[in-house]
Amino acid sequence: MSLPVTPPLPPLTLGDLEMEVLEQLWRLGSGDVRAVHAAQSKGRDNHPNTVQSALERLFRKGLLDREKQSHAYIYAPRLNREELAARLIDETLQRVKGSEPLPMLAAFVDLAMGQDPAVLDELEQLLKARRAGRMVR
Amino acid sequence: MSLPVTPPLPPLTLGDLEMEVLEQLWRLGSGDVRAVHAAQSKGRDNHPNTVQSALERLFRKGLLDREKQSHAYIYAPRLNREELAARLIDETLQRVKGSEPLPMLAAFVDLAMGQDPAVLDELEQLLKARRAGRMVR
DNA sequence: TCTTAAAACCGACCGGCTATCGGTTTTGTT
DNA sequence: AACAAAACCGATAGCCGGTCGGTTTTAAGA
Repeated sequence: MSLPVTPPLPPLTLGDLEMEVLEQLWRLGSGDVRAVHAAQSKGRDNHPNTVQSALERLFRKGLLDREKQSHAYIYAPRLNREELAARLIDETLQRVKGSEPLPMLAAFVDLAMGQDPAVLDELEQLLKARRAGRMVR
Repeated sequence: MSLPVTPPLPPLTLGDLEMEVLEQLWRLGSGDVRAVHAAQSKGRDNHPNTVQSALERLFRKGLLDREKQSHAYIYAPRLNREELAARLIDETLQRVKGSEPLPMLAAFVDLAMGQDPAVLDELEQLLKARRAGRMVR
């Protein structure tokens, strides 16, 4: 039998501008080129077409929806921050496949802890919740 | 007071060959160009110099140690699989900054760890150890 | 309906990065 | 000193993101 394997999508990579644009759309909820361009022109003085390109790329990458409203396309994110992060992480794990979960978590906790020791507490909370969830379930 | 922030390193990206080479080094423990080239030439028939370039790049990226043994450099990974995975994920999260760590970790525990309840216990052990470490230090 | 202005669309260029090798120089060993 | 192995030095090809200028489409108003 053949397993219904997800066809290996090209790994999702995002440039700096693309990330900024996404950021704006998360903030705005949705918007056309003008809106996004206006929103992010602080510190970055791009040509509107540059923003357009980024939006177009993000759309082709499946990260944005768009719908034409008279003249202009209105773009909106298909994923929120956490969903995007999750997907990127998943792809990373695919690439470094074979890593054992626990040691990986250990290493990650060490890294994260270096930046913010409070992570330990959060993790502990999380564990509690998961345990409780298991009970209920 | 100013926190000792790690200077924003260029984001660590790895090409396919670099990944394969790393894979081989994880398998071998260490090796020179010949060894790595020999090890991975199944399905890939690269010029040894190509492998050399990849090793060189990985070295410059800080992912490999090397030490000259008479003629040749002997390369060895500085990070194991899990540590690399953790670092890549950490960088991903940096990039999608603003995403709350907690939901991310939750996704980890749920998805990456899968359904093995024992992992929760192990994770708890891990947390204890880390906390203790912080105490001592 | 004809005009006009806005927006999409097309195509070009640049810089950076990986993958790939050929050729030259260095260097350890015999 | 001679030789062979390995490092080192470019050079090239592709791909991708960022950046725009120029052309075409299109919606709306005179």
